[in-house]
Amino acid sequence: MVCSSDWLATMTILPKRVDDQTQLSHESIREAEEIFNSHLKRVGLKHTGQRDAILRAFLETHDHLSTEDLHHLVQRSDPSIGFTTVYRTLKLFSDAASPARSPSTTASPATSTSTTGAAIITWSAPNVAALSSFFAGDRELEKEIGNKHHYITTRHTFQIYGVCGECQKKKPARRGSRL
Amino acid sequence: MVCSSDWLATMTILPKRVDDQTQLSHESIREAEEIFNSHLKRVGLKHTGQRDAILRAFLETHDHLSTEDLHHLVQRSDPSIGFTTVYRTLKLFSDAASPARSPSTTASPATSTSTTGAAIITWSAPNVAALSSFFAGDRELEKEIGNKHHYITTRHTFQIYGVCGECQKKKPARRGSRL
DNA sequence: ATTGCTGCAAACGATTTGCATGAGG
DNA sequence: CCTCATGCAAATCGTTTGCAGCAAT
Repeated sequence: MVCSSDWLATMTILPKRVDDQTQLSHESIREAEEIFNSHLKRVGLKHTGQRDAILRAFLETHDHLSTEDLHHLVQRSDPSIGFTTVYRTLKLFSDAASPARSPSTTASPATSTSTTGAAIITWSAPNVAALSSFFAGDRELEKEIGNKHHYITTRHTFQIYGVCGECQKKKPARRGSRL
Repeated sequence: MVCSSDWLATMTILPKRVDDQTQLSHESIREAEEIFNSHLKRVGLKHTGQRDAILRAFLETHDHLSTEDLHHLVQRSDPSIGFTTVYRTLKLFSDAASPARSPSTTASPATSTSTTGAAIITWSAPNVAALSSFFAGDRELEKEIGNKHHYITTRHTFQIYGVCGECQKKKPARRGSRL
């Protein structure tokens, strides 16, 4: 089983909304690839076929999936890709994800919470009111809790609030910033 | 590191509010012990000194703690208690936890969300508007994400919503129930 | 060419299980 | 007494790391 933290980190890379019922559009996927690739360039890493394949596979399902699932998925397009590479690439995704990359969504935490079917990380940044990012919560976890209590879980939310580096240098506990 | 799911499940056993700054009252602890013990009886398990000790230790901190931390804590009252027992007992806790056990809190999910410093599981039950239960989120997770982005994380929330067995037999997607 | 990437296998940490002994009902 | 609980050590799971060869810049 995959501990949430991996996915939390991973999913923040790009506007993958797990609660969207539809597949990501081609533009979205292209956009995501660009984000990732430019990140690679920025930090002097290489753009390889495997990384492409893994990113694609990752984007092309809106399902919550485990690392193992992703590995299976990836192997459909390239059976030679190993487990290790999937792990390493996922880590890269999470590196590529950064609060700096702020989508248009500037919803307040409160607003974000109201989306259905998925968990959301909301970051409070100095300029960007809220980076609403995207998290494929742990299906396992949800099911596990649900089954134990004979509940059908309908959705869950996960939010982490924090103060960014910039803000930390300023006054502690600013009243304005909605933390 | 402890995967969230363990704690999630575990913490639901009784009204342990991680966001409360104060210790649990003696009555609360007694209440919790009763819940646990009667669960043990119900399923034909035994009430042992170790289980008592672990439950106490578990209740007496409102800190988020790892299994390892709990083990240390437990060993203060009985150094002979082993790691394995802690693990097994935690699992028992989560078995004992059930939506049926509904505390007086009938806050709506929305209300629950506004508490500070902790994550909360909110269950929607047929009669009981919301079983607000209690989750010691993963400190590790929070820090991990925070560090990665040079954020100081201030708090996080985790909520799972679900439909209980009773409700499932009724109309699907009831408008009234605040899911 | 140089540097980083890959896959494999071995290492690792957290959790679980098998088993013989010990304690609770 | 009989059953379950315990502690230990060994097994297992998911993930990470070291390394030799391969691929991208």
